[in-house]
Amino acid sequence: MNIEEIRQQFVQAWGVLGTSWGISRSMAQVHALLLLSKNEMSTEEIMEDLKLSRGNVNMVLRELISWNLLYKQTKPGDRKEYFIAEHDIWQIAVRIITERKKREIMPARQTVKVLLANASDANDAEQKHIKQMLGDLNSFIEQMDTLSELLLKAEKNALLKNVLKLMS
Amino acid sequence: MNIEEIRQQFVQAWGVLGTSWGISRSMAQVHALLLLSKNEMSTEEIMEDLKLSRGNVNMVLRELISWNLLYKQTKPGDRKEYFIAEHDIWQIAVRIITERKKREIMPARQTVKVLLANASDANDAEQKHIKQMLGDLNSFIEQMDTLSELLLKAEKNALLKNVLKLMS
DNA sequence: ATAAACTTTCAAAAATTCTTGGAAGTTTAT
DNA sequence: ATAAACTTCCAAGAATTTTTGAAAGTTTAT
Repeated sequence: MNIEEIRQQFVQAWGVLGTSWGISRSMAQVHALLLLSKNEMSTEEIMEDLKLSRGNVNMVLRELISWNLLYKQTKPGDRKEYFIAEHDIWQIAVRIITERKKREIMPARQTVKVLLANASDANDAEQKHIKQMLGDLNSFIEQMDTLSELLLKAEKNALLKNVLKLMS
Repeated sequence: MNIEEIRQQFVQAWGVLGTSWGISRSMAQVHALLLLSKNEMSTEEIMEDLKLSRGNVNMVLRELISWNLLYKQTKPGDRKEYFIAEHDIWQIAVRIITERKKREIMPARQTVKVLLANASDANDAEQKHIKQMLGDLNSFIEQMDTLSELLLKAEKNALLKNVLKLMS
């Protein structure tokens, strides 16, 4: 395969995969396209390359920027906005994890915490079981939160090396 | 709040949260209901409690079983099937991670691996960049895979304690 | 062999999410 | 102040996913 075929297949495949990760096909495609592009691209170029509407591309670019996966750039004498991807894989991972934590973990954490705090005294086995499960869930979520904080602060290369050492 | 209110709120809230985790509202509700239930429940009881159709409950129970989050049980002199949840939070986490890895990570890993293997020699800067990104992505995915293998094999309580020690 | 009890299937309907494209809004140059 | 270049918004339409419910299938008891 030549490099252009590789590029197109990656972009298409990433789009398909995206839908099983809870992000839209076009968001995954736009991200893939910019990841593989060494240089910044304009909305026009992205629309053209992926055959997507202006509105869609605009929306998706803003969302990727809010995830810190993309940066805006301008060029002197050109009033268009250009977009360039964060290319450091470790940074990409950190930002995706941060975002998913914010959207997927924290609301669950909050829900469990509140319900646990409101659970009045209860005595029969079924009631004790419910309080037990909420308690277990709560401490599990808190542990995972602590863990994720630590991992996100870890140095790029230190993580795997250390864990390997630890567990081998 | 009394315990019944807690139970209902947890089940409803978990259903809502589920939709932001890529699982259907009813799957999350059924799982939440059985998590909080000390004892096994029949399809009928679940339908009744959650006001869901028989077909939906049946489908969702089978999927939860395929994730190893639920077990089937039978009772002597009763031909219905009953369902009981895995109640160990660590086990639940292990099984969800295993399933998501299978569905979300492995296909991406395969895609990148194949494209990287097929990338013919290329010389200009843009082409080199594409090969570099695919290579980076590939090694990152492999490292995360190694890491997840290790974590999934870790003992329930060893993990956090060790990581804390490591990083403090 | 039949009927009752229970489970599974699946096509259609409902709900949700994604995409489009035109209109409105903004900024910059003259 | 106006026009041109560009960005953002948003309501309608398209696509996808989820849910329903009735029919078909299976198992067990007699």
